[in-house]
Amino acid sequence: MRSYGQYCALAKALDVVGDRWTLLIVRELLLRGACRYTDLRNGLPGIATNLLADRLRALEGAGLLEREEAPPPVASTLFRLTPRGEQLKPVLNALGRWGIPYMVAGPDAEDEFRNQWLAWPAELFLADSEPAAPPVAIELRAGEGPMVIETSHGAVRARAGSTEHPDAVLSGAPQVILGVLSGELDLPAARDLGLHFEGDARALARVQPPDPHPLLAVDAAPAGHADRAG
Amino acid sequence: MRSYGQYCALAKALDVVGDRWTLLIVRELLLRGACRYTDLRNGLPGIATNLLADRLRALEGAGLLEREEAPPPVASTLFRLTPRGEQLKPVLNALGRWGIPYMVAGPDAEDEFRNQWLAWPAELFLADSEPAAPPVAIELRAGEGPMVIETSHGAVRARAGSTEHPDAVLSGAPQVILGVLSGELDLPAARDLGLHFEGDARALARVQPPDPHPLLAVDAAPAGHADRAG
DNA sequence: CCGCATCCGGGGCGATACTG
DNA sequence: CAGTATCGCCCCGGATGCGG
Repeated sequence: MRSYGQYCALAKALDVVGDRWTLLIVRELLLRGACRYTDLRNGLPGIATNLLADRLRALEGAGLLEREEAPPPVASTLFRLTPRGEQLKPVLNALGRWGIPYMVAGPDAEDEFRNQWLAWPAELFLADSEPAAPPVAIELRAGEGPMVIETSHGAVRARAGSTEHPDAVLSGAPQVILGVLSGELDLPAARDLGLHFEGDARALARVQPPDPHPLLAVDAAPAGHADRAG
Repeated sequence: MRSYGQYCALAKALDVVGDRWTLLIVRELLLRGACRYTDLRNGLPGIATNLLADRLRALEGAGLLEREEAPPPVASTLFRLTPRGEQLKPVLNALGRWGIPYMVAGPDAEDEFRNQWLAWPAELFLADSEPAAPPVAIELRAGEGPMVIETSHGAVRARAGSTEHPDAVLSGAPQVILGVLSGELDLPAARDLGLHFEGDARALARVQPPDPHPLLAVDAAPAGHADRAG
């Protein structure tokens, strides 16, 4: 991208990752780890293939990404973030958290969805209320592939993928699952909205916030004024 | 900007603030508070005036910015961030912190500089080692207008502007001041690089980091694993 | 001066087609 | 599977004009 020409940390950062699609590529690589070109395309619906190739080259040139030729069983090129690229995680966390209010109204008519994109809401809203108890795993099925929420030492982690024996499984529309994760919907209400729930409700209750999260309204003022947006 | 069309918190955030120049406008408003159109132009060297007007409209439409007609003594339009806009501060902090390594090499030949842009390095590197002692103020003069670093209750704050009786004043090239703030340069070494220092050296030593900050190299690999979200 | 609007050239972007 | 190639369009950048 064209440089801003400013000797400023923020401007220099945007010189590197300010291009369209760039941070979303980093998102995919952070959420899913090393990816093939096709995996990236699938996780980035709407991107033009030449742009993806351009961005990957640029990210590689900036030292945020490495290309790795996988051995014969895979026989494919893998793209993986370098440590410098992984250092963008706090940036994406901050931006993702800031963007959560825009998800409350639900997806636009033509919005695409991938399950792993629930990672930020999950890690933001959830907390392990019983850190000493055995860890639990909850599987989410809102899009195509599954996502897993796991407790570990009191923290709650979200990752793309599946797990062997989940303590609970939630299936349904993304915004309904979002409502459950944020605590705005209890299980019966979510069932009325089409949620399918299997497993141990206590596993879910263990990680759910005790009160609805206050960040969910776009016009929420920090002074504590919390009204619903839709 | 054109929407990414993805039901994802990060993508939704970038739909709002992903446009070129947008986050830099937010930067200026965060660093300097309410600004006139001309102040913004001056703090955003390189922006085309029509783009600034476009972005201000978009930010206003998105509820991140408000227009305020100042009474006759000023008789001008002031642009001010709304609370929602101010909530972007953690995002800019994360991005600015990530971008600091790119400043180590010094400005490119054609880079513009404004003093207030040192705010992120200052707040990142500095800490008050004597929180109980009376507060100190250090003035930086690297660009056009001055900037002040102040201790308050153990925290270190940076803001654009001046102060009545600074405990110390640093004047010099931006990257030299950056070296002093990060602890990589001591005063004699900085003087050799053109730094002009007046006042109490203990005031500076009080806020300087004891050791050079480890984040200053672009290729710095984190020793263990990525750091936690901020 | 301040806060834009208009015009215009160039390039980044988006969509599709094609290839080793 | 991992990209090129191509083409239109619209965003961006730079200059200028203009009403309050």
